[in-house]
Amino acid sequence: MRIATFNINGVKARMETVLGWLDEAAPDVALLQEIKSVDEAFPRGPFEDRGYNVETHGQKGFNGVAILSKLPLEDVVRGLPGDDGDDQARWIEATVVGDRAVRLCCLYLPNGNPAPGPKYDYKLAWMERLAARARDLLAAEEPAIMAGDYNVIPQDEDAARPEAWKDDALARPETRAAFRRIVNLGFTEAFRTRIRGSGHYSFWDYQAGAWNRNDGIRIDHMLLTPQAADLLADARIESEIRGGEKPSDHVPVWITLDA
DNA sequence: ATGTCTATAGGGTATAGA
Repeated sequence: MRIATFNINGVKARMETVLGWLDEAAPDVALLQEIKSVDEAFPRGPFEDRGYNVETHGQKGFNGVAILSKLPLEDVVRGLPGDDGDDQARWIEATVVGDRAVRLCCLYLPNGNPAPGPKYDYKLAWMERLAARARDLLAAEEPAIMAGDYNVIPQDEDAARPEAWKDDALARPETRAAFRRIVNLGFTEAFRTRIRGSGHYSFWDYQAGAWNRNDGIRIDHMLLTPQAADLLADARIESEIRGGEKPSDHVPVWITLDA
């Protein structure tokens, strides 16, 4: 089973790019972030025409997540538990059953800038709620993945210019510590099981020719429970698409599971 | 060089968010 996570930066503005990508790369599952669409306006038809089941959790204007799957999606849950007052659409999860059942969690973690401030407080609080959901997933002792745009640069090696991000909400020590607390509960960060070292990014700003200068950061991640990590066959970043027509500022991150 | 892009409101061109 080949699973990709992809922050597409607006589904309606990105249809040609995303459909071309699906036709070429043909993931079994695509976890999408920043659909920037309410559920009723999500253009399901072209995805369904390509054989994908579609589950969305959107809101007006920004944020929004979706799961596309060639296999049926079961037990869909929308919203990260832990704060009934949080109306931002940043979490959707569902189970897909191939050779094995895999719980898929698609997340769009808050950016948190400017930091410090209320947006950063929201980011850290959201990460605490994520940790709680993560503990429950581990307790289930089943294959599960939490994948998406974490808006976290885990280490200096994950940025072309780490000094430029030192005080940013994506790289501050509190952010990195909160991310490590989740990973250290017992998750495997898929990409780093396959590729070590600097120079591997998943986001390049639209501004200042960041792509052409390879001035990127690695902020899109896939965290696997031990039972999912047992099934991990490959992990990679598909960076080439960033140089294509009308690209998102993020690129897809992939895993292959023996499931 | 804070240099770009998307969505919204509203009906031109501003603002927010990233």
